[in-house]
This record gives sequence, C-alpha cells and structure tokens, in this order.
Amino acid sequence: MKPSNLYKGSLTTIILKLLNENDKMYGYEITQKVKEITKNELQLTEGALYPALHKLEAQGLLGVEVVKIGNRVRKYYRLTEVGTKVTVEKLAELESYIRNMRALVNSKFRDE
Amino acid sequence: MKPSNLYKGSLTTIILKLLNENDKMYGYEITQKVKEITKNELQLTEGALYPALHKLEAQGLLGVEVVKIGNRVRKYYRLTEVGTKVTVEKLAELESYIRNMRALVNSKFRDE
DNA sequence: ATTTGATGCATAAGAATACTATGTATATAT
DNA sequence: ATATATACATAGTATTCTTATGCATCAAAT
Repeated sequence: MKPSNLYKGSLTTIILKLLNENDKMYGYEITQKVKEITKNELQLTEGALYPALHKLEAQGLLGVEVVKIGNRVRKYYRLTEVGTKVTVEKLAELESYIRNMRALVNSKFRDE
Repeated sequence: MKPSNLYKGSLTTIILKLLNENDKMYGYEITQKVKEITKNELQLTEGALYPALHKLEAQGLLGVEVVKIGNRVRKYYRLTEVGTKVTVEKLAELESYIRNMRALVNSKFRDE
C-alpha cells in the first residue's frame, strides 16, 4: 500500500469484496488481483495483507482451506455467513465515505 | 472521526481543502464546517484535529494568526504557498483513491 | 548448473494516524 | 446557578500499515 495514506483503513473492505466476487482466493492471488484491477496503482504489501487475513479469520469473517499444490502450500480463504454480512456493511461505509469526501472537496479549487 | 476507519489518512486532505476554500479558519470552525457539510455523518474530534493542525504548521503548509475575541483566543490558520501546492497533490490522490476503490468494488454484489 | 525472478507463506519492529479521556477557560442561554 | 456551546491543548492508547526480514518452492534464463 504505497501511494497515499488514504488507503489506510480500506484493506478489510478490499479483501472482503474480492472474496465476495471470487468465492475463494489465496493471499498472493489477492495481491495480484489488486495490482491488475488498479493497473499497478495500488500494491498491497504482504506485511499488511497476511496479518489482515489472519485477523479476519480470527473474527470469524473468513474460513480457511489449506491446499497442497505440488510441494507448495496455498491457503484459500472464503467468506463465512457473518463475513458476507460485514461485507455489505463495509461497502455501505465506503459509499458513505466517498459521498462525504466528495461533498467536502467538491467545490472549485481556488488558485488566486 | 467516528463512523468508519476509512477516514484514517483523510484528515490532512480535508483540512487543506477547507482552507483552500475559506482563506482562513480556526480549529473549532473547521469541526463545525465538517459537521455541516457531511450532515453530522463525520465529526472530527479535537484530539485528532489540533495535533494535525500543529503538524501542518510545523511542516510549513499552514500559517497561524492568533486573534483575541473578547477574552478568548482564536488561532486562525491559512494556507502557505507550499500548502496550496500540497493541496493540489492531496486532491489528486483522493481522486485516484476513489477511482481505484470504485474499480475494486464496482462489480455486482453476490448474494447467492 | 546456477542464478534470477516469480510464487507463496509468515512475523517483528517501528511509524503514522486517530480515538478517548482529560484539562483549562470563556460565553451564553435557561 | 447550571448546562451547553465555544475554543484551545495534550497524554495514553489502539489501530493500521510500512519496512525489513526470513523461509521455501518453482520456472526460466544464462
């Protein structure tokens, strides 16, 4: 999460929404999906992502399934029922946030 | 800043933009303006606002003017030249943030 | 053959940001 | 008199993320 610190607080929303779209995803896949969707403008770091996934799991919003691919391990995450509910809330909060920020910022920029 | 933690990282942008619109403002005035514009959805706390103002001043983005109103003191803040430049950057970052978040979240919500 | 880059997980130390609580003080309305 | 609004400020705490580091597998290039 490099570019600006506006993203602070958005990671949970991003993860939940991606899992809502994709049934199940593993961590590395999420980082790539975000890069792809935002055309490299947002790169989430593993140091942020993995702790966030663990926390969401601990809170019961995500379930995990460990899969062996050859000799490598993948941990697939998917939304629980509660996780789906929280996703709805988080998306509503995002809309509210955007609406409020637009209202705060919308008037013309003054340069004189 | 109560409702969601999406606002984390947005305070600087809000302050700078309001000062860009209003020439000069004091702290309490800023809290009221934000409440008004967001229809009470966003209430910034003084514990966040005042340290933020001091920091922006220390960074040279804001200038201060202390005014006595009766027996009370007000500290009016206004943008410096550098502050105006940074405001432009912050607004661009906000647009970028909103664009990226919309892209990440835009597809239909899945509920089956 | 081996090195590089990509894949894939993880955690610890620290920085940045905001929240909660608290403190001080003046002004106004009931 | 008392509650509410105005107006500033800081300390302690919590949350979130960044940076740095570590381990390990696999594919492709030299």
